[in-house]
Amino acid sequence: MSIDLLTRPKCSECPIRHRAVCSRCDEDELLQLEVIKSYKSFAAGDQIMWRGDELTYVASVVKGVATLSKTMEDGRVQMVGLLLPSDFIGRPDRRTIDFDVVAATDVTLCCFARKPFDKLLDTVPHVSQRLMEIALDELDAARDWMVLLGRKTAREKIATFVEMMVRRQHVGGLGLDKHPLVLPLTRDEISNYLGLTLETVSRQLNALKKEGVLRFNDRRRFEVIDMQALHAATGDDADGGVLS
Amino acid sequence: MSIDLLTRPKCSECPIRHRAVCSRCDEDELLQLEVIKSYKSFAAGDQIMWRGDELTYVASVVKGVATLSKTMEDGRVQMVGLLLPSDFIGRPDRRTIDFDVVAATDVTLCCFARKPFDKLLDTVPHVSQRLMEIALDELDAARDWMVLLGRKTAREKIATFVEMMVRRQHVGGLGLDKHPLVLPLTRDEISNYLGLTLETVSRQLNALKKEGVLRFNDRRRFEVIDMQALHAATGDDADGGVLS
DNA sequence: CGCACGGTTGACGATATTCAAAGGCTGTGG
DNA sequence: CCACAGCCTTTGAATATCGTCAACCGTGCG
Repeated sequence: MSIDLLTRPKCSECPIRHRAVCSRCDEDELLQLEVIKSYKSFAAGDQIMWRGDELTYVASVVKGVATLSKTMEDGRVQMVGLLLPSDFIGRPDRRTIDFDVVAATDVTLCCFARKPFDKLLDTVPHVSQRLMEIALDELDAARDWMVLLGRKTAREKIATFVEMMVRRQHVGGLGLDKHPLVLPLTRDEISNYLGLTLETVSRQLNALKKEGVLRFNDRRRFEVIDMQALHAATGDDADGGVLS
Repeated sequence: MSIDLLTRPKCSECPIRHRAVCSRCDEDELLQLEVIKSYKSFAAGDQIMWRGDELTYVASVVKGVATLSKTMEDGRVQMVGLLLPSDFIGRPDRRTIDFDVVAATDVTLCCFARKPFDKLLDTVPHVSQRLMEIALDELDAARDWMVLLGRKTAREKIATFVEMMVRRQHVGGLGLDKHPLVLPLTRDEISNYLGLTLETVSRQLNALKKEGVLRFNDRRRFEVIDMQALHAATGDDADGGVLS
């Protein structure tokens, strides 16, 4: 991990300005955030926070992909969140964190020291409102994921995951514009996200490839050839999925 | 559903006073809530809200048990939340609800009309703070449930569920003090909560019975004979589980 | 060049689902 | 009070999906 004291871009030029925890702030409020913010960078594979750690700062993901996961005593792992740019790490009012945060790719965080940030919540309603919104959105997402984990087949899980990658990368998530898209996770990490084994992930991805739904350049870069078929495989709704 | 305009108990005598969305309010603030609140009762089996419904009010569960669930196009169901007394239904700033809410037992709700409640959020920080806390707690719970759904075996799922029932009923949840405890859900509902089939739920419950971990009076009332063994079966941590 | 890591593929097996039938409560009506 | 209907639950047998184990491949890096 490296602290980038020098590279602290202006908030006004921030790529996640319109979606992150600061999205509702006016110029004045941004200045208050600017004072307590600092950038931190992590290389792919770095542990960002350990379960049980003192939570010294909260942060927004500026660039890259990070994972939240929980490990059972015997080593089974379940990923409980995937953080893409503009997503938020940490919760106010709680001193420790209850899962591991790991950089899946190279990651840049915009960090706020927790104590001043907590104080700021009381004085800047635009931040606390937005934070509430983010928390509730994450809760909705978690509940959708519960449906996937509890009820979907391996094939449906994979298709849902790929479709989600397409959607989030399109909407200005990563730096990449569209084709070719990228899987920011290894097969093993995907399996932990979907509640499968890495072998099953591999088999299902290759099945979609053989059926002509996906095309792979290398293991990580891919294109969707048949969006219709991909959506049909998610089990999400019977019709063509026109209503986004 | 029936609206109980007459039976509107004083907040100060409310059984969920110390844990619900109002728990941080002082006397003044309680009065503000009192004005916009009304009690509604539902019989077991009643639908409280339908997915997609206009969300005209938000509410706290005062008595009984309600379920949140999502249904896939082909009928598969996944429960995404179990609401016990003091739990909260609805979210501010969103007009519709994205899952079905059903009364599992007879239920009494303390309802707040959504619009005045939203306004109140801006003026009464003790409510919005508590609401944030509740949302974040639910997010934590949802993430724990993701581990259960994605990684636990049928046996572990059942044991975890039973242990959760014990814990929540002990802490003054339902009206019942301890033994005998009650399963507020049918086998079918439990299966939807745990991502299993009802047959598997039945088999696993009977397995725990045969092993002398649980004893059943009727289908719903039970006692835990061997708490240690129950916890060991959850897969949650290797040690005795002394640290709550 | 060769090692290491991630990924693929195959054979086999286990866990949970599916399908089917029968066994109890509970409540209602005769 | 008993009989019957309906629902929930139990139990069994067969099946399927996914996991496990193991070998192999390919790509990138030292």
